[in-house]
Formats: sequence, C-alpha cells, structure tokens
Amino acid sequence: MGATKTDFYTDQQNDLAILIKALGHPARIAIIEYLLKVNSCICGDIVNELALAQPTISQHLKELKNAGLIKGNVEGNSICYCIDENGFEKLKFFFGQVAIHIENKNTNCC
Amino acid sequence: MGATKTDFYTDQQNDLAILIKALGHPARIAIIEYLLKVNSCICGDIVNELALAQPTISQHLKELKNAGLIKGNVEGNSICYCIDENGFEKLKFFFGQVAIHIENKNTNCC
DNA sequence: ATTTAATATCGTAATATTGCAATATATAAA
DNA sequence: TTTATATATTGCAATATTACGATATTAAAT
Repeated sequence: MGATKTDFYTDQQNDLAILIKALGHPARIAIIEYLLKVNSCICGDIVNELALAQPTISQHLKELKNAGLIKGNVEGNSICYCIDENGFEKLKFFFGQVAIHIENKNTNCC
Repeated sequence: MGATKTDFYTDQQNDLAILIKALGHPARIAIIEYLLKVNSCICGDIVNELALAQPTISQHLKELKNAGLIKGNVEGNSICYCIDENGFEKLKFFFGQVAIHIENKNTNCC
C-alpha cells in the first residue's frame, strides 16, 4: 500500500505522468519561468532568485533535468542551465489531443 | 521542514503547480485519456477500466475535479464525468510561452 | 599546494500522497 | 419501506516528497 501501482498503466501513461509530475511543484514552475525570462543562467542565480537553500534548488534542478525539462552545461566551476525542448515536446501530443477534444465541444457530461 | 513553502511563490505559480500536479499521476492520466476516448462516462466505468479499488478511483476523480480538469453531473444514482475545459485552458498560456521559447531557439545554455 | 567558489550528495525530520477496507450517503428499484 | 446500486468519506498503513544542515566534489584563483 502507498506506492503508485505503475504496472497497471501503459509505459506511455507512466512516462507522461513522471514528466508532468516533475513540473508539478511551484519551485520548479518558478525555475522554468525564470529560464523562459533569462534564457540561460547558472545554478547560483536560481539560488538567489528563489527563497530556498542551495541543496534544495540543486535537488529541484536534478528532477527537472532527469525529466528532460531542462539541460545543463558545465561552464568552468559553475553549471549553466536552460530549457530542454525534449521534455516539452513529449507533452505536446497529449495536450494537443485535449485541445482537439475541447475544440470539438466534447465537454458535456451525459 | 517537509512541506512545500507556497508563500515563497506567486499565486499564479502555486495555482499552476496545483493544476499540473493533479495531472502528474498515471491513474489520473489514464482517466483523462479514457474520457478523451469515450467523451463521458460514469464513475463505475472508470472503476472497471482501471485496476484500482472504487475508493481510490473516487479519490483520483475528486482531485481532478478540484483542479478543474474534469467535471461531473449527477445522473440518477450515478455521476457522469467528462473533461472540463476550464483547467486545461489555464495550462494553455504556460505551455504556449514555452512553445514560443522553443520556436525562438532559446534552448542553448551559456 | 592551498584557498575559494559553485554545485552535488547524504542523511534525516516533517509532511504529503497513495491505496484500500470499512462505512456512510443517496438515489433507484422492488 | 426494504433492498440494491453507485459513489463518497473516514481512518490508516505504506511509501514518497520536500527541505535543509553537514559534507563531498570539482574547478578556478592565489
């Protein structure tokens, strides 16, 4: 009990859920929005931007990176992060299907 | 320690995170995908579709409903659920911003 | 080589989520 | 009114997430 029963779902459903879950935290939304604004920045900039300790930011960055939503390049002794198109492209199809569904006005219950 | 520090973020960031978090579970993805396929159905149909107990499905439906991603109509002694355009419309702007960012090729780290 | 600066990892306490059995509620059918 | 059917709520055990201090790692600067 307690753990998500991932074997009950398709790989596609599990992958999509992992990707979306990685975005489902205000700190990680804030990081993505900051990257949308500045295009790229080093980890320390995000530590200054958000009111969280450095290890906490590092953990959030790791989750976003694992999900494929951001990528990082080593630049001397710092690491430069930016948006990773890969993760967001994977979300496109799902939300596209929803958009078509809504455009077709299939949003009335029986 | 442990709880998300919601007061560090804007209301918009918190709202967006709550909405996205509600989608970040494979059972809830499966429910949305099922509704995309059948347009509308009663709770019992979802209980039959997914390998989860009825109270668990009921809990997931509640979360999706609270987030504004699905809506439900009472139909006799059953409840008919369908996609709620409201929640998904709220996601549109955020993912639209990301899409523009990607189209503009702003995905290179420093 | 030592120090400084930037980031990551470990360990852990606090909190949240997941899933379900038992039970409650509400409407329909008999 | 009793019974059946559909869904929601409660309570709880198992697990996952969040946040951070302490510490490790890595590369630049001195």
